[in-house]
Amino acid sequence: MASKRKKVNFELFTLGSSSGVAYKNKALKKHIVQFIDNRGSSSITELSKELTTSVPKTTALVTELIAEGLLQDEGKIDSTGGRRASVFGLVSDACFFLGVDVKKYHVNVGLMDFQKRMVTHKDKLPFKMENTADSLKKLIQLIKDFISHSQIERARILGCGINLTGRINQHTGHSFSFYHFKEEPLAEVIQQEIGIPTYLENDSRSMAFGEFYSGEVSSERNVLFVNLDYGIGLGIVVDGKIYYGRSGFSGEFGHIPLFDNEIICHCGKKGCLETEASGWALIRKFKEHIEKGSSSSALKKNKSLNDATLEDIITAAKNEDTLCIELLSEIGEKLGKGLAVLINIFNPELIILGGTLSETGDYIRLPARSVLNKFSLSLVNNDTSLRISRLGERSGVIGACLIARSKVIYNT
Amino acid sequence: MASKRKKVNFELFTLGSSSGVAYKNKALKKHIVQFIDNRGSSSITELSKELTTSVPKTTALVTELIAEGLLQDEGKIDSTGGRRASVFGLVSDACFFLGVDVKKYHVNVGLMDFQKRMVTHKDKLPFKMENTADSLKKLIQLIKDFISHSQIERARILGCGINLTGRINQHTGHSFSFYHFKEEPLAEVIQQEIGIPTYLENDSRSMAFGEFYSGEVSSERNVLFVNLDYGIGLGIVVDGKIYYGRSGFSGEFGHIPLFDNEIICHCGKKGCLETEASGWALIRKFKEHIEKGSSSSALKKNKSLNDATLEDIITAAKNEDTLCIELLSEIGEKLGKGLAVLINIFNPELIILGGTLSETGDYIRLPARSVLNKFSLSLVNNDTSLRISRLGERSGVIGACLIARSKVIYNT
DNA sequence: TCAACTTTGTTAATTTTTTTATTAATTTTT
DNA sequence: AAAAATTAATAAAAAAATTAACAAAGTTGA
Repeated sequence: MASKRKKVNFELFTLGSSSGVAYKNKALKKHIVQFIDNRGSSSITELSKELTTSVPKTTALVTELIAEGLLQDEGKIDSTGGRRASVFGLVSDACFFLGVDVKKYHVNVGLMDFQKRMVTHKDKLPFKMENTADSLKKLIQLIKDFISHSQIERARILGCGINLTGRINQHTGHSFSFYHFKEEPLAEVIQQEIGIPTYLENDSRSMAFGEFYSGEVSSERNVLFVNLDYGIGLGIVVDGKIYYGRSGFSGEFGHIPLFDNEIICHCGKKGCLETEASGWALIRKFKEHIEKGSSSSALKKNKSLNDATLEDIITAAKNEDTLCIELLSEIGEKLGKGLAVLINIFNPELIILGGTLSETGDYIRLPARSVLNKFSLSLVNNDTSLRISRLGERSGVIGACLIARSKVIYNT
Repeated sequence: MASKRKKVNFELFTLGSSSGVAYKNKALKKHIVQFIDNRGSSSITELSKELTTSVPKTTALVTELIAEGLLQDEGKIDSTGGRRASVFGLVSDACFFLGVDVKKYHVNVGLMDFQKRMVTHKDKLPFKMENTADSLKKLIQLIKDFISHSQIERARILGCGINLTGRINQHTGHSFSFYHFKEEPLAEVIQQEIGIPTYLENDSRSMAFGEFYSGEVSSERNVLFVNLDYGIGLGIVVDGKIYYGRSGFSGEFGHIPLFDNEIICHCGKKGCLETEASGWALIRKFKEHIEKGSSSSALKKNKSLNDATLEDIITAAKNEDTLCIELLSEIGEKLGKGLAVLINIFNPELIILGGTLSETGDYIRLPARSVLNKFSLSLVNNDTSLRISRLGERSGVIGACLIARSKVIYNT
């Protein structure tokens, strides 16, 4: 079906640093696409105001965009007190964006259309993330397979976003924690293989972006996303844009020195937030309690204590297992102290709790909120709402798609 | 002299939300001024590239800007391999910006010209900041006097920036901690009195902005400014812009819960960074040591221990007083732990230590750096340089001027 | 030293865009 | 229910901007 459609002209998205009338028109058309992306279908009059360009000129630009297959006439809106205006919107299947969310034990892949709608979605594809060339090869094959099964012609897929844990320099496309075998940026390597412009991103930042730009029109401009998994990540959105810092290593929230304990963190230091408030800490605490003689439904009969996973504990808590709920509450309290730090510094509109651990919802959120109020200035924390991720497991893929999409549409 | 100059046309800076050719030309001219402000004197060809507008059109715009008194021909630059180009720069005395830095026991006032140069500067004008209507009245009078003594006609002063401690909403112009007597924003009240558009700002943020935009061309885009005084403030510059947060209460760095002590902070909570690493903590520690029998040159013979000020201790340290140097080192170490938190979260290019306490230079900086390295990820802290403020006491006034200036020129 | 080449700036012709006027489609008012 | 008012879209006229051609000013190299 899609292959039968007429060709779409994407020159718009690759405007060089030329000049002249042709260049200006391209820039104006790009502006139109961006405006409609942000504000939804728009009339000629609205566009004309936004571009500060006359109505006849705007009409001409929109006509060209329709001919190029990017825009479509969506009929007339209700009158605002006079002749009804035609509105124009993005053609949903004009182009697509691929998102790949690489987790420790599986991969989620998805495809998003021009209108930000997910069209295909494969959850939990079996994959084991190991820092080997072979693992990378398998990942690339997996992406290729997804593309060919998607039935969408490759030329219409304008970008691919990939999430990895660890330290990523989004700008250069380097991954430092995983698959760092050559000098050449990993993004470049994958791009060569799949034939689609590829953008790497840290998983927490990508999830933050996904949560921020999806769903309802987000009036919030400053949002923090806390990724609660085995470790603790932080995605920072400032004024609607992802914050990277000097070399893209921002958001090492899990390793702020907040406690006076003697537990050695993965990073080699003591007292990190992660030693008390992460999934990793949860499992440690769980084991300690079981060894002291506590019982819990999270202990499966055919599994040894050492093999207990985060999922086991989360499932048990959802089934009202007392020990697990208590431990989650403890984790939430410790986390709350960390969130208080963030609130005092950022005065954000919203903090979203995401990642695997956030599936426990209020078991972790309520203790966190209560401790957070205790440790941050009330004038500041009054402004901040703390909520559980709405996208859940999907925030990663959605974020990856959205990052690729905004790279292409906005060049940011 | 200045009064003899021909009239300058400022319409540019007040472009309404109109449309049409006239409006577009205004916007283009504003863009020219902004570009020259950022990149220095420029040629027609450079401007033409930046605006993506033809050379004849650009020539016409520049000619108009010269006629309006904002731009001037600055002669020809060295050839780049052909005919030499004329360059155009900002007319330094076209307009001015006022900066007022209100401290606890004095006020600094200054005037900056169109080219970011300070033309008049009055340091440490006697003033006591008290939360009374009378104090506010005196402050306004002080500003009025400064203006009339400056010999600059009021119409050429396009903006006034005022720094206050405490919680400020820059956007609405409200001050919540001081002079909050009516519903009407304080900025509005002062503006009515002095007859110049007025912008309020939190002192730490203003100092951050001053430090960021003055001096050398700042290649750093993400900078943190730590204001070490009796309290601890934080100014955050993200991508060259001040970060405010939801309601302008960002940067409450002094009140992050970092220590497990029993000291009650001004904010009512325990364990705040400010209880261990501020000027206020320094004085407390100093008193404790003296009471235990230590001696120090900071103790003036005609002053009781209770009247010891931050300045006394700083001066003593500069004169190599052992106790004071030791205490500063202790303060520096505690501060370092706080800075480690910031570095892990922000991965900034630069952290600047400013405010009164920073006058002690390496006595506080070196211990801070050493502890900071211990508590933050080395991959991240390698990127960050920690330096003492170069502007010192003046960063406040310069920041206030620059904020007023960028409000007018950039409407930000 | 002078021709060939570069870059800047100006003028005139051409193209593009905006304005203004007019027609069309709805709602509001009388 | 018809006229007046309001908003949208189109066509023709007027204005503005770009392009292209050329002159001016400087560099480079034989």
